[in-house]
Amino acid sequence: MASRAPASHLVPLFAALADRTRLRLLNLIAGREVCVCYLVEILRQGQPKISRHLAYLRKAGVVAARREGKWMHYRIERPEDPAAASILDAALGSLQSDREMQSDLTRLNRACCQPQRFVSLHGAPMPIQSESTAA
Amino acid sequence: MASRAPASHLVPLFAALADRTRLRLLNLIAGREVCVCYLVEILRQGQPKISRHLAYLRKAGVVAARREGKWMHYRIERPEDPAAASILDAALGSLQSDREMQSDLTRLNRACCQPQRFVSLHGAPMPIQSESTAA
DNA sequence: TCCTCGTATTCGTTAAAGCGAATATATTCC
DNA sequence: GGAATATATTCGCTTTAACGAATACGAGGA
Repeated sequence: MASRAPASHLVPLFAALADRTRLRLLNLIAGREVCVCYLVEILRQGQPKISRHLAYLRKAGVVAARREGKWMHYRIERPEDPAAASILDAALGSLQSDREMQSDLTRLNRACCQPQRFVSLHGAPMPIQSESTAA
Repeated sequence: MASRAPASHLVPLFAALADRTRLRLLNLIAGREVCVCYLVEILRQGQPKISRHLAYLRKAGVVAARREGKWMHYRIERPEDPAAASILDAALGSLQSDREMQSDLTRLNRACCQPQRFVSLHGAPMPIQSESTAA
């Protein structure tokens, strides 16, 4: 019955989710740690745009980044606040019924199997499945 | 495994939730059908502002309105899309841990008991509890 | 019919988001 | 150290959201 978390925190979270590109990014890195170069390749959008949206998600506290040499890997970061975490879970779950999200994942898996087919992915580190292996 | 709902629908939903005033409105009408005049009174904000945000929520498909004479009553409308519905549920549930949301509900209950104390509420119809009576 | 009251919408302004292009930063390789 | 690569940030612009003030609409009462 207590009252801790100001739902002010929820507004930036919802704002972070209120963009199709960001939802596609979250969908791609859900259950996986993915290099930025893959995200640029799969979404077929400009690199600065992808990078800006990733920074937005990072500031909103829903993704975390890890550097590996020249490459940056992004992964989902569950907020400590259980309210925010439940909303993020509901959001990620809802993406699975979307056609474009599904095809994004298909293209990601295909790119992982044959990265040599993508000029921009030569030598790029492959995505790494997280503990919960989402399809 | 099929793919129906375009998550494009989710973007307007998240946008609708990405505003503190709208979250406060949703919190007040969750489990209740509330007259606009109460919402203006509780939130202590300008009436056009409240009305605009209610219209925003209506277009996003999360609230519905009912006219009763001069008064308009708003209530939560669960989206048909189960993905959207689950997100809305998570959002509404998350509001309960917020201090201001709690005090808004307290003020609403107080106003319901003694509407004559509020000049702007003379003769206004009282909120009506929905089937699921939230505290 | 006119007046009042509750609510919705429009108008003009201001703040913020999203974008591509250009540039900066960080790391590796030579 | 200098070139090359992966990513991040800045800049200028366009679009969109939010707001208060004013106005329009719709229903009820005189």
